[in-house]
Amino acid sequence: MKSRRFDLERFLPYLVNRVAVSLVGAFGPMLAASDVTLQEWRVLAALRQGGAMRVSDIASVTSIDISTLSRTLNAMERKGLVVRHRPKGGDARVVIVEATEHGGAVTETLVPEAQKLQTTALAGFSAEEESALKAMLVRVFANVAAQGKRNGGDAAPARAPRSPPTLASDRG
Amino acid sequence: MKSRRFDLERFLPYLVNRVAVSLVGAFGPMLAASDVTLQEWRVLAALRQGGAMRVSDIASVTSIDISTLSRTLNAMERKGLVVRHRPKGGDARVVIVEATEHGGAVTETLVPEAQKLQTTALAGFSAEEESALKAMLVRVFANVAAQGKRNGGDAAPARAPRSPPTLASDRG
DNA sequence: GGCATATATTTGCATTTACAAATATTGTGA
DNA sequence: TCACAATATTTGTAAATGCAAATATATGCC
Repeated sequence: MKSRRFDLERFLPYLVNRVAVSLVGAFGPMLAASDVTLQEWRVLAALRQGGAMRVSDIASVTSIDISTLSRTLNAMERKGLVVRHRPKGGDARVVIVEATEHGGAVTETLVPEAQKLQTTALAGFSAEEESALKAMLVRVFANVAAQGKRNGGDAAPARAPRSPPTLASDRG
Repeated sequence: MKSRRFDLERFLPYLVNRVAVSLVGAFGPMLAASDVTLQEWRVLAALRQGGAMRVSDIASVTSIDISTLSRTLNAMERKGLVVRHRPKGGDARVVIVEATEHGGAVTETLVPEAQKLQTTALAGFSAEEESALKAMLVRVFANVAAQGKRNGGDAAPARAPRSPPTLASDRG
C-alpha cells in the first residue's frame, strides 16, 4: 500500500535538485566562454564576496568538498586566477587564497552574466516573491545544516568548528 | 569598480546549490543504510511516481545525464532493483525500465525517510509558506528550462522533444 | 621543553560523471 | 523497398569527485 502522501512534484529535494541542475546547465556556456569551470566560478564568487579567505572557509561557503577544492585551486593558480600563501604572522597551518588581478577581472565579466541568469530564473516574480523565496531558501539551509550538526557531528554541511565564515571582508 | 548589486547571499543559484548540497548530505546516510546510491534513489522515486518508464523519460524526470543513467541502471539491475525490457508491440528503440518487487520494497522503506528529511528541512514553515516555496521552485524551473530551450536548442535541461513526461502513470 | 592531540591542507585512489562516438531501430520519401 | 534522416540507448574515454590516509603545523598538558 503506497502512501500517496509522497508526490515527487511536491517533494522539496526533488524540486530543488531540478532547479539546481537547470541553473548549472544554463550557466555552463557562459563559464565555458571565459574558460572557467563551475567550481572555479564558485570560488571566484566567494572571494569577491569575502576577500582573501582560507581554503576551509572557501569550502564551506561554496559547498565544495575540501579535497576537490584543493585541486580546483591548483588549476586556478595555473590559470593565474588566484594565489595561495601562508599568512604573515598567524597560524601557519592555514593557507590564504586571494584572487589575482586577472582573477578579479574575470569575475567582473561573469557577474553580469550571473545576474542575467538570475533575472531569467525569476521572470514573473514580484520583488516580494523574490525575497520571500530567497529568505525561505536560507531558512531551509539553516534547518538542514542544524539537523546535520545534531546528528553525525561531521557528516554535516557546515564544516566550520571555528566560526561561520563571515562573508564580509575579514582579511588581514 | 565592483557593482555592489551582486551579493552571494541574495544570489539564487548560490542559495539553491547550497540547499541542494545540504539535502544530499543529509540523505546520504539513509541511502547508504539501504545500499542505494543517490542516483539510484532518484530513479526509484521516479518509477514509483510514474510506473514503468523509458530510459530517456527517467533521465528527464531525475535530471540525470542519460549516459550516466544507463550505467546506473546497469548497477540497479545487478542489485535486482529494476528490470529493463523492450516494449512488446511498440517502438523497439525504446527500453522500458520497471521496478522489481524488491526495488519497490526498498523504495517504500526510503520514502518515509525522505518525508522525514523534508519535514526537517521545512521546520518552522507554515503550510502556506511550504506550498508557496514549492510553487516558486516550479516556476523557477520552468523559467530556466524555457530559456534553455530558446537558446542552445539542446544544451537545455528538458531533453524531451516528444512530450513532457507525464509523471502520471502512462505505462502500457 | 617535549609529547600527545587537534586543526588545516594536500595527496592516493577508486568511483562517478559527462561529453562524444558508436550502435540499434524506426520513419520517410523517392 | 532502398537509402537517409531521426530517435533511443549504450559504450569509449578523459576528467572530476569524494572518501580516507598522509603530511604539516599548532596547541595543551605535564
